[in-house]
Amino acid sequence: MSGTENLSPRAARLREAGHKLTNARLTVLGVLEESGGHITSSEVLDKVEAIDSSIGRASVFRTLDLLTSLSIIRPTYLNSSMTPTYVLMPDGHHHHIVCTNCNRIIEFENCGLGAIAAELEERLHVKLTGHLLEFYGICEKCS
Amino acid sequence: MSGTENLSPRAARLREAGHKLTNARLTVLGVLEESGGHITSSEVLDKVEAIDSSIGRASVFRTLDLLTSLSIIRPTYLNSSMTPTYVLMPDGHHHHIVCTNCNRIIEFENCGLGAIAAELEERLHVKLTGHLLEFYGICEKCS
DNA sequence: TTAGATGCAAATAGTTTGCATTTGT
DNA sequence: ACAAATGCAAACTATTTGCATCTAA
Repeated sequence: MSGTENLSPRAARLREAGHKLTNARLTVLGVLEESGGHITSSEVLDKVEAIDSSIGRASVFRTLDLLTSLSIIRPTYLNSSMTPTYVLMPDGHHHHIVCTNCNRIIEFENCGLGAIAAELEERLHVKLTGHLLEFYGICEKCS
Repeated sequence: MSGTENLSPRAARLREAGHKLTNARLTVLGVLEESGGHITSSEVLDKVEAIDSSIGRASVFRTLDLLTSLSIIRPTYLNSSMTPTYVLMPDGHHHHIVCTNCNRIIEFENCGLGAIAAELEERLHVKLTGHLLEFYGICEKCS
């Protein structure tokens, strides 16, 4: 391979942070990006296996950890339990509503948290890179 | 035991939701309440074991699931990985900042999400019972 | 009294490790 | 060239299950 061409923005971030763009990493990233924003670790494992069965489980987990440390994805508990669901953080943030009865996820845009983030950065001397906002409640069908 | 006296508000919610107030449940609840708001499942397991070793692991997990379904607590990924950290949702909500470098947690009050919640309830026909807001970034010491 | 909850111990599932080998840059 | 990353398979850890027994209401 030659240069810097054709990199997805997330792949570019990986490289900029000093990590190699390996086949395992790019495959995991591709699976995440095609997921629509919510995918469990075992779904990632299955899809990666289907695409290239030579990629080992350990590398998938290592990649998920790496992407998490870069705030490209974030693990959260959405289904029953045990396995994390990874959420893509497209512009550094993600929001949804979880029905605590049927586990349905309702996405929404626009959380209006920019002002709060700015205030926290100044008051607490932190540099914020993203956020995840989850509301819990009962969806229309369950009420 | 006789009646309805001396129940913590959370225990009362359990009973109101139609669940029995058993020794295992009250012990787990006590451990959570003494935790200061953040505690991993294995810490809960250890503390419950120390208080009453006759309580089985399975009941601890069953209680954590039950409390989660009632939005009394919420599992989230805060440390390295694998084990969830349960967060108490005192007034139905909880907020913090996670340093993505050192994993330090910085708590803050006041998220100003009441208005957003009300708007979502009306627009999406849901009944919201709580929320969790996590910011990710770099803390003062790590920058 | 009795549906609901428990404790046990075994089974399952999910994740991590160590290390020799391979690969991006 | 060489530090970084990989794949493997075994080890580990965390959680769940089935069921006979117990208990809160």
